Amino acid sequence: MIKLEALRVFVTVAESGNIKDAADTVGRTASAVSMTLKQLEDEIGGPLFQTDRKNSLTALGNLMLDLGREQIRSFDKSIGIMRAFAHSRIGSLSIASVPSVATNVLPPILQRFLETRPQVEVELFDIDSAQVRRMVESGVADIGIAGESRAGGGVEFTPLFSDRFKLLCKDDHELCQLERPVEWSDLHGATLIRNGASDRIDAEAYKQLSARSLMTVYNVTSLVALVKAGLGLTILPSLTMHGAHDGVAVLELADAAASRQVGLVERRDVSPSPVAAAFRAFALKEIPALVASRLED
Amino acid sequence: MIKLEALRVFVTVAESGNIKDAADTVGRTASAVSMTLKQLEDEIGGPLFQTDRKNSLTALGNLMLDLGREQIRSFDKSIGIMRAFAHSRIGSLSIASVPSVATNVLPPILQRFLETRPQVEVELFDIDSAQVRRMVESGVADIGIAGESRAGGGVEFTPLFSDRFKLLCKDDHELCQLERPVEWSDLHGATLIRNGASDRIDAEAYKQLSARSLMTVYNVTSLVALVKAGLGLTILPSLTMHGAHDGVAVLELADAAASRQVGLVERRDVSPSPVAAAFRAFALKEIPALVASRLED
DNA sequence: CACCAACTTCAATTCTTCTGAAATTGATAA
DNA sequence: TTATCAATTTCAGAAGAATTGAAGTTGGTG
Repeated sequence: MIKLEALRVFVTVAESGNIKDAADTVGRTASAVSMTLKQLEDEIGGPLFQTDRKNSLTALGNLMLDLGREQIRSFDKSIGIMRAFAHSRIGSLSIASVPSVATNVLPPILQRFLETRPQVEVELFDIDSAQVRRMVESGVADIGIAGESRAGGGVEFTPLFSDRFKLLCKDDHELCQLERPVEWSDLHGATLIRNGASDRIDAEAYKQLSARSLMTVYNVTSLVALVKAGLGLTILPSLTMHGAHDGVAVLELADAAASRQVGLVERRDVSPSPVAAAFRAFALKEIPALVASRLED
Repeated sequence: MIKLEALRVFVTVAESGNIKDAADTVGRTASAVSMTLKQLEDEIGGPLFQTDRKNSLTALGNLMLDLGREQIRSFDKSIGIMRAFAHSRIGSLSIASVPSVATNVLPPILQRFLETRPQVEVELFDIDSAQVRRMVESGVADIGIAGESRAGGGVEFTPLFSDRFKLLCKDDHELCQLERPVEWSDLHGATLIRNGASDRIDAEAYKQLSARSLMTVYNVTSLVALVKAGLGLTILPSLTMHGAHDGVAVLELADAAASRQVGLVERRDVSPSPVAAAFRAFALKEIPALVASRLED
């Protein structure tokens, strides 16, 4: 059975024009090289060199030099591709994320992740939690970032960080006079504007407030505008409204349970590509740290 | 260093879906296959299968399966081409031959030579001895068949057969009455038609006859027509006029030295392609035998 | 929960390839 | 032509890699 290694030796000898130099190049003794050549000639069925001074090839030798070089080049390239892929230097990565994370967290994370991976292609979808789960489940996205979901389904949830809900109101609102975190009872009689995220709050007091609310707004920018215009107050995860807004105040909630768990959503039973696995590990390590520093401000 | 053999094992396992069957296929034990796979994963830098039941591949495994299959296919094909070439099953063969051999000898020889070599391409030039030598020397022809030449030059001559000169005359010529081989002296006063081949005869008596000749004809068909028309007689190698002609007689010459040596003409110091080498050996063995049987008739 | 089949691990063995010394070869110069 | 010298080949032993069979794990299934 002819081995690629034997072809490597042959090509080196053909290029050197003698066994001694070729032996040095491949790091073997001349006798080892000589024997390899002999075996190669036996197996291929004919002489490769014109004389035993290896400076001129037979027609068969020329053919083997051409074909051999091509095989070596192609083999090494394939191995290179496999290694690059294994080390997640190439490949594609499709991420589905809720908007708050996609906007406030992912940009610097992705930038650092891709710094050493010039050949990785990334797609980033910002959609709501339910859709994130659907995209991951269907395989359209390799990995998702969303709020925790109840039903298991085909996906698995790994927490990244928890994000407390805060109260958003006009800065001349009477609640701003309170020198302490806001209790649910403080909101008695207030006008609540519901939004997509706040439905996750389990507190009974909140549910009652919510039930009496007449308005639901999904777009954060519109929501802030409405609050600023004095139409009511709203409750949002702090990450969602990151960045100060003139004319509105952000107040702490006393209820520590009023928070959402944000985490990775992955398909169960399907092994991720090396890039996805690497991103998973990177995200798990870096996102909590980044969010912690962001929420300090 | 990753070996092609390891890729073969991997591809077999990926295709079998389990180690046991793959081990049977490649003729190894399951443990050998398992170790090869482990080594491959270490060297490539990632897992190839989702679990240790080898029935589903990781993304990396799929990549390796694709690239690996292609490498194996391509390598085996290259080796096949080299072997076919070495065994002269493919390649090209350019032969330059004097017309008598090209017409009377080469057709059946080539037919048999090519029977087991469907992919060999042959070119056959029929030209005179001097040109044969020139074509071989310049490398245009791989091998030549011609009469022996004096000067060595860049070519080498290997005898194949010797071809006696015979006398060709009208069948009612008075020489036909002789019950013995013709002596040079018998030709005293006869009209000789010279031809391209007969100049090779060294006998002094012939040279004198030749010097007095007024006509030289190179084309054998014309030559025979002239003899038949009674314009004179001529002397030709017997192979040249193989096949009977009505109205002309072929007479033996007493001078045993009146013969030409026909043989192979090859370039010195240049190794022949495998096809050429095979044809050389074949010709050396078959042509003398064929000619002997032809000249018996 | 126990069983079974598939897989992995380990140490011993076998097979391959390599090395270093000696012999051979072929070119070059005397 | 012969002497010389470096390259190559040959050979036997050494080193290294792959393989085996037995024992130990593991994961799925009834």
